Amino acid sequence: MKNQQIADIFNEIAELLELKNENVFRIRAYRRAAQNIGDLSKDVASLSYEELEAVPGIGKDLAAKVREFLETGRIAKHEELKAAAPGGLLELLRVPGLGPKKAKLLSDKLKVKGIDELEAAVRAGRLSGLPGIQKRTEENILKGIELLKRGTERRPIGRVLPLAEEIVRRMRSSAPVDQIEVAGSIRRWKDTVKDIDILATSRDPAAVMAAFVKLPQTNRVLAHGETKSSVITDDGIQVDLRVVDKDSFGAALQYFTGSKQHNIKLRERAVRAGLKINEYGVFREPGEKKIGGAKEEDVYRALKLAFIPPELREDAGEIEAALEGRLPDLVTLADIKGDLHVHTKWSDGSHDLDTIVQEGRKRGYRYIAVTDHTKGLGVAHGLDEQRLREQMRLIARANEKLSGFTVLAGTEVDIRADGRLDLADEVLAGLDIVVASIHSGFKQPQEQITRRLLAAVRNPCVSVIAHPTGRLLGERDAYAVDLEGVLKEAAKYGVAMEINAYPLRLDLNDLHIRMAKGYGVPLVISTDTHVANQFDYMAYGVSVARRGWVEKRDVLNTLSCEQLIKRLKACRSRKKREKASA
DNA sequence: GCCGTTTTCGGCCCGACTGTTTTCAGTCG
Repeated sequence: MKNQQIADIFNEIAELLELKNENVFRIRAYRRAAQNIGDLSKDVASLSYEELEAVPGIGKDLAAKVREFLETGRIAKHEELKAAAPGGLLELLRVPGLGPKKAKLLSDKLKVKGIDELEAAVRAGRLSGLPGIQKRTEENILKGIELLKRGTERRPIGRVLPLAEEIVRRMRSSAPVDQIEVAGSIRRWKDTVKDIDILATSRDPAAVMAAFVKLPQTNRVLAHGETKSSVITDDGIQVDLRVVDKDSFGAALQYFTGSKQHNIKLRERAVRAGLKINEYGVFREPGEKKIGGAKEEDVYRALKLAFIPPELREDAGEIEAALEGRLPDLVTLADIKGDLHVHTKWSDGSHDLDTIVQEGRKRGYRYIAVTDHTKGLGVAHGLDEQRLREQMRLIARANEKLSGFTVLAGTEVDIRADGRLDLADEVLAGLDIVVASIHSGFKQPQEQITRRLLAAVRNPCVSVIAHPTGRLLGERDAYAVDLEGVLKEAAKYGVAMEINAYPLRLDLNDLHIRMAKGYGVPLVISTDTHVANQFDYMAYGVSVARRGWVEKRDVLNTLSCEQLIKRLKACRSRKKREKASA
């Protein structure tokens, strides 16, 4: 998919136009288009011209530019702008605190090409005498460069959410806060996040600000105002805290949860309806009479919209859906009846079957599937046919003693480099559930990986494809795969795609999930638990599913055990019939 | 550059903090 490449180019065009001091609305148009193309749940190349122009923020001109890129691999306007900009100027924009105006000034007057030269120029005192630049600005540029070098990339939500919760706990105990909540992209459960946004109410905002900048995690204070402060933690993560009045909390929570695009669209609607929305509330003009703000619901109600859950707020059609009363009834953690991807000591898990059962019951589940690795994964003590049969007997005995809870006999069978499965069909056929996944050959060309996954989908015993793209956030990119092709085939046979809830996987991701749902592919949400506490990762999986507009009925492990088994059997017989008739 | 239950032209979300300024531009979210 070329979506992200095109989005990146549009964003760069926006930056280049900004440096030329172009019309800000034109710049915004490029940014908006970039966002919407990046978030598209379909390959832009597969869209007709009409469909392309129907994408919000894409008109005739930008549709033509998308086409141009798809046909030639470049956009002339982009090349032109790049050629006209002084070398290294774009790089300067990456320094936090350095915007287009100052970057342009530094590039023009000092001819610095890139960040290293800028740093040298500051240290050599070459900035003194430039208009609007004093000692403080020089210091801030150096700090910004240091921040940039330390890395400001997005981090997996699983690495940041625990820190956010810890900060909230500390603020509760050490400052006079009343309400306090994490907002921003964490509240929307984006799979990666850049910073932590926290919102609070208090009768003494100054005391809250003071306590915040003195948190033990604080490494540097970026801003310390009366109601808003920002710090960088020892881990290099920026945390913003904002304090508002109690009767503005809802409006502020809505505002700081974002996304930016979602909010812009809401405010545009507000303006058309004679309203004004800001972080303090909803106001009716003229006279600015406040008509709401204490609750987040106030904002949506004022705009005559159904309440939109945070996970959907990406300006990806949710506002239109809310208008037309067709918002999805999103799946919740409470809907999940069992976990269908769990490892035990038999392969590389940490616990025996009894412990796993206890932990599953503790979470209110009605069933779990034991899906240990297969022999091809030697490092994981994968099971061969004989050990798997042994484990199946153990599970059968365990089930005899259990009531109201079922252990499904399963496996996470390895899809080998040549596309064959790691265990014979005769053995697989005796299992309740067969989860297939790729653990090797990540660098293979797209055709080969796609062929492997298609073979697994078509195998009469396979019911689920686990972590279908193989990505590990911050560590390994998804392998090259024609996911759309795999999804279509999965839909044909009723094979489920897994939403792997392990926080570094979240695979399928939100966009893939929405695509899968579009094709009618059944989904399962599973944790891939190796250690008992990892059962709790289900919350991440459910949240990414919600970001993919998933409803309870789309998810197989919301079914009762009996219904689930029926569905799994139906999938198998459909494939067998197909095979027999072929 | 996009877009329309006021509009095919004339709008386009809104506010906090900082630093360099004496009332505001730049940056950020």
